[in-house]
Amino acid sequence: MELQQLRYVLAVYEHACNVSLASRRLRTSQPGLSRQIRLLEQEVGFTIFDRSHPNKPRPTQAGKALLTHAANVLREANLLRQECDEVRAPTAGALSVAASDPEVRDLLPAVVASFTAGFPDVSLHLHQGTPEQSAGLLRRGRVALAIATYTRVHDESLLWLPCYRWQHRLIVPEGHRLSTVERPSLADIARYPLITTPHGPAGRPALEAAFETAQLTGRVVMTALGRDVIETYVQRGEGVGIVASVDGPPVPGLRQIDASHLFDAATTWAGVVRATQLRSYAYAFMEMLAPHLTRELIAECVACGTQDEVDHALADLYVRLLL
Amino acid sequence: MELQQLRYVLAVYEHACNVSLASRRLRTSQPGLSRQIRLLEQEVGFTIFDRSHPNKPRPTQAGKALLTHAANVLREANLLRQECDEVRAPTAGALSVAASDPEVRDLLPAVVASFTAGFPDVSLHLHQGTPEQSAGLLRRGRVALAIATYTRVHDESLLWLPCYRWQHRLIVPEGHRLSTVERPSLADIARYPLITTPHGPAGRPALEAAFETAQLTGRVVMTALGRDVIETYVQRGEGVGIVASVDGPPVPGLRQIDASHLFDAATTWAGVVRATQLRSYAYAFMEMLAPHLTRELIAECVACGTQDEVDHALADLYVRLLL
DNA sequence: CCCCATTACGTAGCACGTAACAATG
DNA sequence: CATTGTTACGTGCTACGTAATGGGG
Repeated sequence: MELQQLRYVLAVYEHACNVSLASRRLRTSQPGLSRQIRLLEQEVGFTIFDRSHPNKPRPTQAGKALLTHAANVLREANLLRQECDEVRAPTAGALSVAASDPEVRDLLPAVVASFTAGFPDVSLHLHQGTPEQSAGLLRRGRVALAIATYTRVHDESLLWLPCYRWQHRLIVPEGHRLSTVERPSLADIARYPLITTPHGPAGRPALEAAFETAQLTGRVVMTALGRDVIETYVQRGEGVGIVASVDGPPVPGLRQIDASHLFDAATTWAGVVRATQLRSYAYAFMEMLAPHLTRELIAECVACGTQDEVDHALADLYVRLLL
Repeated sequence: MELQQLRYVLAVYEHACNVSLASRRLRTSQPGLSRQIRLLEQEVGFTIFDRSHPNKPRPTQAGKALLTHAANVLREANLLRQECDEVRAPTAGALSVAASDPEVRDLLPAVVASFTAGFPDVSLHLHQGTPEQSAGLLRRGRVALAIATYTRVHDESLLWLPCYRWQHRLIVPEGHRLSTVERPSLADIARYPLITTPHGPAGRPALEAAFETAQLTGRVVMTALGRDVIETYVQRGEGVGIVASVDGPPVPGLRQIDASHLFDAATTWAGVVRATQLRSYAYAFMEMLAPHLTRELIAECVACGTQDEVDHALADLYVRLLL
């Protein structure tokens, strides 16, 4: 029984029990992979994958038990390897972070700057994607940390910690009628075409909830992932932009209007995998991201059984995070 | 990083960091073992064993961390292997039990008989030795279960569950003066040479405590591990025997006298290693040994942090076990 | 001088890749 | 016939054992 055999078996399982697919992902040959699995099956004395129905392969009942234990073995092996890296070179290594566009664009630059200054020997990898993609990367162990706003993918294996809460702002061209209104109402805004981001990060659900409550229909004429795209189209007079209140560089020709009275605040979350130990610089990164996310606090939250317990334990922290 | 390398490193550590000694135990060559350790050290990037002082080798600080994690990996790997055995053949395998002579002689025969009847495909191995040896075998994983009377080796990694409590009996030849005494006192007994077992299992500490409390001196003229030896010498008139109240076959020419009013009761314990899963037939064996030792109860006790907590949780059970 | 660890070297085994074959829809 | 899994076969690596070489107490 070798560690590689366990990795192989788990990889096959995680690729819908498709050996060919798994072999391509693992960058190895399909016969070799198949053979190792057969050897393992021979050693343990039972079949792991039911291949009697070639079109819909699935693990046997005994195979599921094996897969569970194999995952435990590999988890410990990864912890060992990480611990070795930690004691050999505590401030060197790699850190992968998943985030969506607004965070990468507005939130992370400052964090990355101080992190690379503090840990020059750590290579930082940013994976940009939707919150769902980020959660997938987390689960697969491809990133150590995910940053998601508004949309949390609830999963028993993941732990989400609040980083901060933020409000919405409107952006309009200089000279736009709204720029003279002191405290625009939803009705004021609803008269214009709206430009915002397509999903969670900029608080789309909060937007729609607000319009629905006011029994108004906001015409979202355009959605774009990048803040600069939105700004460009606003500048061209295509409509009113609704963006996060995260401080970005001031854009000439645009006017920013506070909209915190119109929409609910949104929360940005940092997600980690439960039951994994992070490298020490990963904890440092989280603390740079949000000073309250200390290693001790994370340990406490990991000790909580469910995400609900975590949210409850952090309730007082949560209300203090409003920017 | 291979599982064997981890096994090797742990084996060396468990043999006082002596590679030669470990290689003999592992039935492999010393250079091969040494080489694998060096390869692992090379891979993780730091030395595991400090060999600068050849006469007193010891693990480095980083090595200790590695050893801890390596033990975790191997523990999970062993669980996996065991689970595989379990699903392949739930009622086949091997069971090793450590016990001292009195248990092997008086207690286990009935248990073994019903066990082998119920699990004919399980090969049973009894290791006879002192409680200390039994505890060592437990810790090293050489036996799944240890049975010890009176003497428990306290160890964080071990869990001791009470099987039953028993009293002492005197054995005298037919026609001996004591056989006519209704309820002999310590003073009555102290007038005769005493024959008993050399250590814990028969409750030697309880004996000595009783004599000391009564400010008497019991002359133990002879100690023997085997009950039959004691019986033989008692029959020859060498003295009065003090043995456990465990029911043995009646011996012609000997008279048994209850001595529960003279000495404290002793407890027989079943010891298992914490944090290991036993084969299902091992749980069955324990239940045959003592019907109250169910799998659920053992799971509860494992969940307790310390032996003291276990004893406290089982306090009510403990008082009901008196034979 | 004895015990322990390292180095040198030969061998057996196995993991892996390429290629051909079988099976299933 | 396209995709997936198995069998056949050659190769290169490596784990292991034997033997010889340092190295302290």
